[in-house]
Amino acid sequence: MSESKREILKKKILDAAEKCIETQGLTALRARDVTKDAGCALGSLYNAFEDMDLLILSVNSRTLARLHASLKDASASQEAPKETLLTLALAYLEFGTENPNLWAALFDHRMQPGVPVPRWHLEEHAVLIAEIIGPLSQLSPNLDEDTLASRARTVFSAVHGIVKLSLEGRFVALDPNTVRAELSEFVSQYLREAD
Amino acid sequence: MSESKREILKKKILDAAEKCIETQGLTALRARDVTKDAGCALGSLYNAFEDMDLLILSVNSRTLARLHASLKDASASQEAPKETLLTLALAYLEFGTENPNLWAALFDHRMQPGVPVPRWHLEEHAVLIAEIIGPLSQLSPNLDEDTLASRARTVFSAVHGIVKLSLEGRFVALDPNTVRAELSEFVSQYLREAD
DNA sequence: CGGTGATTCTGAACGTCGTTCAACACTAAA
DNA sequence: TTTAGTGTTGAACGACGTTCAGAATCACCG
Repeated sequence: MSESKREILKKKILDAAEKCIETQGLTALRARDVTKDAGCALGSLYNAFEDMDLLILSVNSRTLARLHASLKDASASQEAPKETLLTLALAYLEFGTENPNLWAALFDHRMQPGVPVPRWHLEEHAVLIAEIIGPLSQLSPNLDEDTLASRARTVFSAVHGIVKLSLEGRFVALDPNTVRAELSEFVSQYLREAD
Repeated sequence: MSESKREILKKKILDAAEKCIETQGLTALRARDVTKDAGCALGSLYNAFEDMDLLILSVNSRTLARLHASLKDASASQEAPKETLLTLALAYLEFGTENPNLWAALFDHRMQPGVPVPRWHLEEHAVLIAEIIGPLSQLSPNLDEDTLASRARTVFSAVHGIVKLSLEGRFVALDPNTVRAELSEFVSQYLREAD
C-alpha cells in the first residue's frame, strides 16, 4: 500500500483546509467545517495534526512549494541578473494576485503566543530569499556573504511590501495593471545603472 | 463639565485597550480584561464602542496620530527632498521599533468578514502616504497627480515591507543596526542620481 | 476462525471568547 | 416623591479550539 489510511485521512483534512483558505480566507477556517468537509469526526483532526496551527503551517508549506516553483520557472528563462530580479518580482506579484488567500495566509498567520514557528517551516520561507541571492551576487560580486543575505532580505521585503499592501487594498482598491507597472518601475529604478 | 461620565468611561476603556495591545499585542486583547482594567462591567464596553473592532480602530487612530506627528517632526528638519524621504523612512522604522505592538496592530487587524473599514479610518492611514507626496513631487515635478499618488503608495509600501518583515523577525531575528543600515542603503540606492 | 491487546475514531463536553439583553440603578425634571 | 429616561450590570448564549472516555476497528497469534 502506497498510503496508509492514516495518511489518506491526513491528506483529506489538508485538502479541505486548503480549499477553505483558498476560497474564504484564513480567518474563515474552522475545525468543524474542515472535518465535515473531510468526512471525519471533529476529534480526528487532532490525530492527524497537533493542532490548527500545524494544519495551517502544512497548508502554507504546500503554498510555499508552489510559489517557489513559480519563481524558479520565471527566473529560469532569464540570463542577465537585472532581468532575473525584475522577472522574479513580477512572478511574485502574479502568484499573489492569482492566489490571494493562500498567499496572504503565508504572512497573516500567527502561532499561539509563546509557540515558535518550527525551524523546518522557517527554512521553507528562506528559500524565497535564497532565490534572489544568485542574481544579486552577480550584481554586487564584492559583497560578503552576510551582507548579501541582508541585502536579499531587504530587496525581498520591499517587493513583498508593495505586493502585500496593494493586494490588501488597504488604502484603496488598485488596478492590477497599475500595480504591475508600479512594481516594474520601482524595481527598475532601484536597479538602474548609475553610469 | 468638560467631559461627561460617558466620555470619561469611554476614555478609560480606550486607555486599557491601548495598554493591553502595547504590552501584550493585539491578539491578547480580551473584552473581559479591558473592562476589568477600566473598572466597569463587561457590557459597558458595548455602550462605549459598537464592538471590539471599533475599539481597536480607536486605538489605531491614536497610534496613527502619534506616528503622523513623528513623521512630520522628522521631515520638518530637512530641506532637500531626498534627505526628507530618507529621514521619513528612518523615522518610520524608529516608530515601529519603539512601538512594536501598537504599530503592528495598525496592519494586522482585520474587520469581521463583510464589514468594511470606515472611511474616516482609511483617511487616517492615507495621511502617512500624503506625507511623502511632497518631497516626491519635488523630485519628479513632471508626474501627474494620479501617477504621483501611485508612486507614493509604492515607495511607502516598499519601506513598510522592509520595516514589517524585519520587526516580525519572520526569517531570522535581525540586529536593529543592520536593519537601519539596510533601510538607509536601500532608500539611497533607490533615490541615487543617475547622472 | 475466535480471542485479545493495541490503535484509531468518535462526538459530547469543557473552557474561553465576543456579544446580547432583561433587570436594575441612577438622574433630573415635574 | 413620583416618574420617565438613560446608563450600567453580569448572567446567559452561541461559536470556537481542544480534550478524552468510550466505541469501533485493526493486527497478530493460538
